[in-house]
Amino acid sequence: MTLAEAKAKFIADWGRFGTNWGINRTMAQIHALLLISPDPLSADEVMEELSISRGNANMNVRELIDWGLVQKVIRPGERKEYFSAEKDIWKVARQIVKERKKRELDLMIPVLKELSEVEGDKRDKAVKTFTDTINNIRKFSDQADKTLDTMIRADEHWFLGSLMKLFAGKRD
Amino acid sequence: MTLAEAKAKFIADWGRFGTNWGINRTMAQIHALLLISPDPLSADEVMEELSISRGNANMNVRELIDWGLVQKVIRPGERKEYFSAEKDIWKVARQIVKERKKRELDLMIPVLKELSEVEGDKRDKAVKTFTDTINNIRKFSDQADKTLDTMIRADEHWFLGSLMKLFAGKRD
DNA sequence: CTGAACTTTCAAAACTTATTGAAAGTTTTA
DNA sequence: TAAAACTTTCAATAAGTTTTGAAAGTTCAG
Repeated sequence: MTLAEAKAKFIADWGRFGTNWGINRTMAQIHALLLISPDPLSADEVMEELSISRGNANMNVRELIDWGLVQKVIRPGERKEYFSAEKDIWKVARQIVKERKKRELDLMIPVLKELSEVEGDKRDKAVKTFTDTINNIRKFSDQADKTLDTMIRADEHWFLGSLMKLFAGKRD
Repeated sequence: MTLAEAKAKFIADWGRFGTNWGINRTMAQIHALLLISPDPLSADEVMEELSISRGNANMNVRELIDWGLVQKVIRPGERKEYFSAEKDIWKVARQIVKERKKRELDLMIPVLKELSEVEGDKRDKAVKTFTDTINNIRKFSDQADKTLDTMIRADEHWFLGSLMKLFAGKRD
């Protein structure tokens, strides 16, 4: 496979993969393109490489910046803005976990608390099943909250090293 | 909040939450409904509670069964099929991880291997950046693959207990 | 200032995905 | 075996999401 073919395949696959995770195809493709670019790219270069419109490029680059995955690069003496992606995948993964936690889990936890305070007689089977389920989800969420916070703070070597050592003795 | 209000809110929120994760709203709502039902529900009850069509109910219940989150329950002496959801959230989470891994990571790993075999001169900056990025992703994916396999096999108590103990000394 | 170079916005159009409901299929009962 | 009870399918349609591109906005050199 030539570099050009490999690039095209990586961009297409990363884009398809992204859609499974609620990220839009173009956003994932721009991310892929920037991941494999040795140098920062301008909006025009992104448009050209992916055959997308200016508005689309702008919107999705902005969203990648919001997610903390891409940065603007200003080159001295140039008007144009350039964009470059964080290349260390461990940092990328941590950043994604951090943002999703903020946008999802952190919003869900107070909702679960509210739901757990439903009124009604615990001897009523419907009430009991409801509160048991919500409390089960709450316990899980609180645990996930703590675990993810720790992961977000961890550095790669420590995290993978410890986890692997931990798991090593537990295989069946 | 009354039970009826709480149920409605939980179903709506779980549904909204699901769409963030590439699960369709109806599927997540049916899952929510079954999670909080003390007894298995029939297709008609699901249709009625969520105001959805028969086809929609059937399709999404089937998908929940495919994901291993819901089971058919046959009651002696009754024609109708009933459906009930696994209520233990740790099992639900493990099942989801297992299925997503199968549908996503397991498909991605061979693609990354193929991409890492791109031809070209390593002294070419474009080639080097490409292969470095792909190899970085491969290393991460291989690690994730192993970690997830172990998690899938782990039982709740062991996993959370060990992980928490591990993390306990590492807070800042 | 002014105008060129560039970025951002947003309404309309294209595309994608989910839902309906009636018809077809299957199983059970009598 | 026939009809009732139930489940599944799928083409049409509705709903939701993404993309376009032209217009508006911003910045900066001269």
